[in-house]
Amino acid sequence: MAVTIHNVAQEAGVGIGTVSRVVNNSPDVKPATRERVLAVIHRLNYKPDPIARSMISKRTNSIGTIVPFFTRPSFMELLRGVEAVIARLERELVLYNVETSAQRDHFFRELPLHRKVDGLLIISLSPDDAAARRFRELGTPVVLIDAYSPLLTSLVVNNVEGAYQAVKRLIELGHRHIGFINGEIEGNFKFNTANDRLIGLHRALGEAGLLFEPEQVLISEWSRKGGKHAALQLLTQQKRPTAIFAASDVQAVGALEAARELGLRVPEQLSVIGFDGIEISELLEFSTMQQPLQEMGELGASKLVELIENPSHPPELIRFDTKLVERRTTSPALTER
Amino acid sequence: MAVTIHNVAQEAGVGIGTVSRVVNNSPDVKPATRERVLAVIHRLNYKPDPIARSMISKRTNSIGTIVPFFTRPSFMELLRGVEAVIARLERELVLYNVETSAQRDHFFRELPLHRKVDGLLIISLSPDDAAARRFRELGTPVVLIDAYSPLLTSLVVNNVEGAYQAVKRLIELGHRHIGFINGEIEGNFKFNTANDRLIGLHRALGEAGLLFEPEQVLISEWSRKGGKHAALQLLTQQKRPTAIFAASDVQAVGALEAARELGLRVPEQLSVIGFDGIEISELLEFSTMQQPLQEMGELGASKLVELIENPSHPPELIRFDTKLVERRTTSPALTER
DNA sequence: TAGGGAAATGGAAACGTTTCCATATCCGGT
DNA sequence: ACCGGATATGGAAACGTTTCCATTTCCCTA
Repeated sequence: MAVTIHNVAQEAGVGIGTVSRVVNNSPDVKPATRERVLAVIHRLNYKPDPIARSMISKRTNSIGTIVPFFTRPSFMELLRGVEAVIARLERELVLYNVETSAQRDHFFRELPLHRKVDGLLIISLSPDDAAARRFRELGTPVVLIDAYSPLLTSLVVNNVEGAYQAVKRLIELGHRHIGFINGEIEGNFKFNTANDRLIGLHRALGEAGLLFEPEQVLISEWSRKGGKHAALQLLTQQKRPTAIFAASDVQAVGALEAARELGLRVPEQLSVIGFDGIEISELLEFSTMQQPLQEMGELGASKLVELIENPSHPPELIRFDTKLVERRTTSPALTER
Repeated sequence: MAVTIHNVAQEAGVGIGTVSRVVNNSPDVKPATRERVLAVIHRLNYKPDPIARSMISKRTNSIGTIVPFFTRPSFMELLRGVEAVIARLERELVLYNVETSAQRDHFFRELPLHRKVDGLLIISLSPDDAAARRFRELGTPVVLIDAYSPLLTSLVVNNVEGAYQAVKRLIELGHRHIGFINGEIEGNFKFNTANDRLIGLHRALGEAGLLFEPEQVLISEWSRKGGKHAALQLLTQQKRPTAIFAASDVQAVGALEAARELGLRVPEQLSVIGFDGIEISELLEFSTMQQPLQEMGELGASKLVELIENPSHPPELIRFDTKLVERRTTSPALTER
């Protein structure tokens, strides 16, 4: 039905080898011949079958991206960067959404054997050592974004420092009781991220000589609802915090909602800082610790393509810094209430 | 390197045909043999190579999704539905993002020949008749979401009715000067959508015996910035509207921003209704004409898979209704100002 | 004009499946 | 015990490329 390399060869009066060489821009085909073949290719509208090509070359020109809950805004920002690079490099983006750790394990296990993608971009999911080793053994190029493994190229944000800076700023503003809404671990999905942000909090507190108050730290879903729920709890306990630092912007949105519901004025009675710097922080004009999400997506995709071209490249660890963006939800603490 | 069907056949002491039959659950293989083969498959951890399979079967188990500006929130909602169905049906999602009409044409032209996906889900992009005919001729299953072609299965939202209802509601509330921020056409991307919403406006106005005021209708980018810009213009002209209907929620957000900037109180001095019903409308608590986005994504994906299984199925046209969700940005017009 | 090395070309083999036809095996009925 | 139809099985051919080796053609030099 469709036109194949044989049709072209016959029509042009050459062998299939020559057609293949023309298609692949091999230098050793005589210009005259090339012309002739190209003319036929054009006339017959011949397109080499990518599947047959993959059969031999073991290359699919596709990049697999494994992402948990891919509709979350911060992942979207990342994906935007990823997509831009992949499209520019004329590759295809195959999306694998993960909602459970069983799914994650399934993808980690099967995708490298599948050969349907040339490499894997893994977002916010840290493979354990066994899994990481397996990727290497099977020769699957992998890049981690917002996740870390010593065996794989990893792009991480300095979460400890980010959290530290955020809390430090709140302390500078005079806040002494700071609530922290952390994200939950979700079957180990976000373990490092959540943990690092907690460490940053500790550090800032310690440095300022403040006591760590366990009752001011709550863990919630990485969602608006989760954030709201946690904030409600934080804000109704007897020692009410004057500031809340949330581990993600969506949680910060929930905190803002909780404040409004309780009739607390922001920032007069409550300061709020989020984490991520997604678009909604701009809309709602709340302060946040911004991550260079799009940039991370872009670099991750680039690094992966490099790795596909040159699989022996050793793993790298690339760190990104966050930046505090202060908007309308942070102000000095009331002297005393 | 990797284990092939031949290895399994040899190891199990059967022919490759038998292994293939076992793998494909063919009924005519003796239970005892099946057991033996399965044991070997398991022991060698044999996985049939999907590419070699595609080579023969012409099936890839992948669904291509063409979507413009895929990070826009309303498309994300759609994609969430699409992804859920595709994952459930154990297929893969390949994403093609479109930013220019040249890209769109490229995908429309090349993807059906490519054979890398079994079918195409096209979002918010209406192929013209020539393109649609071509899909049919080449036998590419296609489903359109939020787009329409008489030749292809199309899932559309009743935009005329939705806009009509929104405007009608504003009129009921006493508004007599209603600004309309429509989306631009973007190289014909959204032609029907934008146009239909304008028609709905006309109808509501006409039915109420109100004059259509061209200076109250502005076209802007489908973005917050675009909406803000347009709203600023509408709200600073001499005959200031008392209500604004925006063709999308992101534009409505921009309008809300503009109002705040101008010191206009919402809803007291200005009512606002958006269109889409994305999450942000809930956060910002503004009224909107809600589309069943996720549901549309789900049904679209299901329909496409059906079509892939049964390519001769004739095109269908499926309509979805919108629903007005009133929140805190709509109120009766001031009697007179 | 002949010779020889380089350049260009042809096409078989290989990639790992599925399909399908030919062959072998089974089993119930006589 | 034998026959015959049904049931199982083996493996060649085919899918559309790329690769690579053998062969042909070209062109320069002596």
